[in-house]
Amino acid sequence: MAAGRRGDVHSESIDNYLKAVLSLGGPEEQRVTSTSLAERLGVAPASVTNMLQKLAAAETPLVEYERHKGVRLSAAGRRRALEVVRHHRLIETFLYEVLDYPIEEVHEEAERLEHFISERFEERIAAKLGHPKIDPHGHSIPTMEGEMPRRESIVLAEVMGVGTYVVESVSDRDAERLRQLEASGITVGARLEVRRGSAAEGYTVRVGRGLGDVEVSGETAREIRVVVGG
Amino acid sequence: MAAGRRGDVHSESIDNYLKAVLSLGGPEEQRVTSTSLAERLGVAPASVTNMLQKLAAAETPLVEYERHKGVRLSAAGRRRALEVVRHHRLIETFLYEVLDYPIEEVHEEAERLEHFISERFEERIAAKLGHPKIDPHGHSIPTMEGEMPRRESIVLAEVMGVGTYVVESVSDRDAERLRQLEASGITVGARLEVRRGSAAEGYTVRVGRGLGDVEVSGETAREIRVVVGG
DNA sequence: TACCTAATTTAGGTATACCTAAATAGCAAT
DNA sequence: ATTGCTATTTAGGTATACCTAAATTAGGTA
Repeated sequence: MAAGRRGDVHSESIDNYLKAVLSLGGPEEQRVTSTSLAERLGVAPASVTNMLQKLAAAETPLVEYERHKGVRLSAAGRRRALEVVRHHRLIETFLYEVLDYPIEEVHEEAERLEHFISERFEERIAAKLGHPKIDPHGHSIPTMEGEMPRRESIVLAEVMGVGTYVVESVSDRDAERLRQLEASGITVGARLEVRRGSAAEGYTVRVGRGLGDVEVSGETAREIRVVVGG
Repeated sequence: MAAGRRGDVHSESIDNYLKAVLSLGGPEEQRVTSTSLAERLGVAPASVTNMLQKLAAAETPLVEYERHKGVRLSAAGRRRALEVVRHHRLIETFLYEVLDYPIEEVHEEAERLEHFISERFEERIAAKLGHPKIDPHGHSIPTMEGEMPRRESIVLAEVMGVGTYVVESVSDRDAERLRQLEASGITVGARLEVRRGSAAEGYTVRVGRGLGDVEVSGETAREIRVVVGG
């Protein structure tokens, strides 16, 4: 046994399911399918079904589940998911600011530690960092009360014409991609002049005040959020 | 599945078995019985037997096990155990020095995190702390190479007559005890004047330059190491 | 030496979180 | 309304790490 008595469910694995539901549900918290969860989590769809049923049947259900209709988070599930995301982003910020990690390494370490730090640890690093609102990748850090401030920005892949944008955030999921973006100057706060492109063909952008043009694939463009202007 | 393929064994649980064997074996690395391990780890003796057999049968055995004769660490087992102890003590030092934890809280947090930090994390906090040799409880921190510097000191419970001693280390296992010792001034580096006592009856000591006498139970005296003089 | 007791091990079970393969349900197009 | 495909679920298994209860073994004592 490891998770405690029924209803008091908590484990690394469960945390990851909740985070995945949160993230795949998007800002409108739409229902999320087993298949997309399976893909995101790297497990078989059958495993997802099983886990969802358990999460829904817990004394304090963490998800609302209906056969064949996907899931969404319950209030308790959302609370936990946001807590874990807060942990993750605070840890990333801490590793970057205090321990001088290279930016592309913070995600992996945070991904492991986020499940195991105490309230006290969370509170202490937050204090040490001056209660930051944004992590090193430009993502907002949920508050202690479990609110995640929304920010209006668009995915670069949705940009249609030419124009100037400022990078709001860059996904941390792929370290290699991060390293390349870093190398071409596409980092949080950078100014991007989109020269031409589309989601299908990729983009040509000029970064800052021009070290030449940079090619951004459509796939990569989906991992970058920008705000208009600059 | 969680531990990886046979021989590549690693888990929180295994770490704890190895640490327990290291600590119960003492500096001479004597064989350790299943019963004492069971007691230390808070599991049934049968569970210990099972785990020891697995650890001994792994592709890279972590313990040397002989039925009915207890176990000792193999070279690989000792390496891992010392790595975890190094993690533990570096984390404690870090929490105390950098995150201003109260001393009696560092152990619990370190006990959880020690299993999950990366080489990089270990290296970064060590650097931040100036490669400390001693943790906040006075225990030596194993080196990166897996050496644990021995220090000559005796357990307070072995002190026979009166005399003056300096506190070398205090066990961190029991937070409540630590708090009490802290309160009566029995902390690392403190001077103890032993007035009378024995392991059986407990000790009466004067701390620093006398805020009155303090009673130390025999049990507590087993958790304090001292060096002669002062 | 035969016995006894305590320590240890074996045997058989539980829960978690995963898997594969087989069944079923939803839904769109004929 | 039937077909057919895909998504999803059910059924049955694996490994880990624990448990209890029932052997067994070691080692001292009569």
